[in-house]
Amino acid sequence: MNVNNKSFANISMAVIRRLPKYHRYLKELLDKEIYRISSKELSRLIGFTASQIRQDLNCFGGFGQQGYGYNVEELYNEIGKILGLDKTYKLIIIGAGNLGQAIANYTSFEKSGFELLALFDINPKLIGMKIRDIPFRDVDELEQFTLDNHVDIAVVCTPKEFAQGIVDKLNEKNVKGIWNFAPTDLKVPKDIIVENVHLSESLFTLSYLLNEREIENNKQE
Amino acid sequence: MNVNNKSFANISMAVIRRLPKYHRYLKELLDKEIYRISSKELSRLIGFTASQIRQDLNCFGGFGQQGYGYNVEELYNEIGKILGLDKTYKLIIIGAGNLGQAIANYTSFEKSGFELLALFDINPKLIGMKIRDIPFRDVDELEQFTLDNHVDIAVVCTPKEFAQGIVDKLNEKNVKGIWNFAPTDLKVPKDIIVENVHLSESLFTLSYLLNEREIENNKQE
DNA sequence: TAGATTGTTAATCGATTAACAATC
DNA sequence: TAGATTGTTAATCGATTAACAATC
Repeated sequence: MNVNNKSFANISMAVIRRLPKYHRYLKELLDKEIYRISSKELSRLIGFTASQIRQDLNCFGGFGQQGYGYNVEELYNEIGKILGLDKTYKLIIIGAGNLGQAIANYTSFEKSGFELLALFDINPKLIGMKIRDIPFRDVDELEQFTLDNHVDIAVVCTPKEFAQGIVDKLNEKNVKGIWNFAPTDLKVPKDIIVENVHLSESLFTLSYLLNEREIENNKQE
Repeated sequence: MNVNNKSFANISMAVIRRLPKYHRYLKELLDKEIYRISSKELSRLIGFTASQIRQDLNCFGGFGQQGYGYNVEELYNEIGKILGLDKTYKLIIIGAGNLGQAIANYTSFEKSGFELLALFDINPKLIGMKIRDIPFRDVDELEQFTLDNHVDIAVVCTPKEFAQGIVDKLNEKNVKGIWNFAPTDLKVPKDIIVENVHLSESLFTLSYLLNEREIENNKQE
């Protein structure tokens, strides 16, 4: 259930959020047919310090070999397992506007084991249509759907006004996680995990950084 | 150019990334016609400690008043200024698939001063069409466009294979920042600021957390 | 004035980096 | 074996929290 009998529970979020990046870079190495890498080389690629890379990986087990480095394929697979990408997940998308549809069209998620069951929307024009064989359903059916079906991840792409109301209708026992794109913080039962993608927070951060740079440039003049 | 003559340059990214969240919660308070708040009350709402809130805000100046708290409207406006939301920004979207179009349709960004000039795509079916009066243009025109026009933010929504090539064509002098949705790390001249939204990293983090919870639950059995 | 709450310094906590013995 | 590089401990750095004097 876990790697090398180590529990995952004490891993800090800082480490966890670096794992997908390791995974991505290791995939790129594999695609380039590079099968061996040292923490030092990986550091140069990915931008973390070699020390941090070794620390991070050692949270989950000793994947490397002294004097040699890491086997890229093995490390890629192990990190995949740590991320749970060896499992499959049932998804539903709630709010099938452009953003919901964009996510529905990402076949790369499907390749990683994220299987989309349905898209829910209030727009009657959409109901009955399909994206890649996945049906659009009426949001009125949502409550019953999560009573009848196990859903690992509900992807919330509704306007912020509706997000909380929608989430309250999800069956707590059948829905394990929420991937939230609505610009609001959702209140959920403690067993449901929420991962937020707050686009405006990202854009405003960029705006801040552009402004900070501006200030610096003006100083130098 | 900066608030209270303090430079912004030494503010940590941890603080910066919390600013948009303060901004959002203060807006909600204003909408509820709450005009005064203490760090303690704000802490209960937003989930940061009162101490952290006071520390964060003091990076930029003393916005509060002892014994009273903070004036919500004033604080909202000041944080808006700090984030650069009192300015306007010219945007272009590169890659006008579902995701690019989703962003183009977010009128809330426009309300915050982010003005979309054009969407660029390779799909000939799109070229010449419009979203909210904003034209789709051929990506072949991109290079010339950024030579002729000042662009504050280029939003990259292309598949990852094309992202770096596209970015290399942007005129360094006229493009200040990149909001990158392509699942890759872009190499850019040092004057250009990149803010990444890596959706798959977010989804994989959620996957990890679901899995971690699973492990914990199994232990307790 | 008395109570409340900030601004700010000091203490603590956690994350990152450095160093090096272990070992392939 | 000698060289390379990990795994891991210790040192450093930075961020968060606690505490409290200042003051509205």
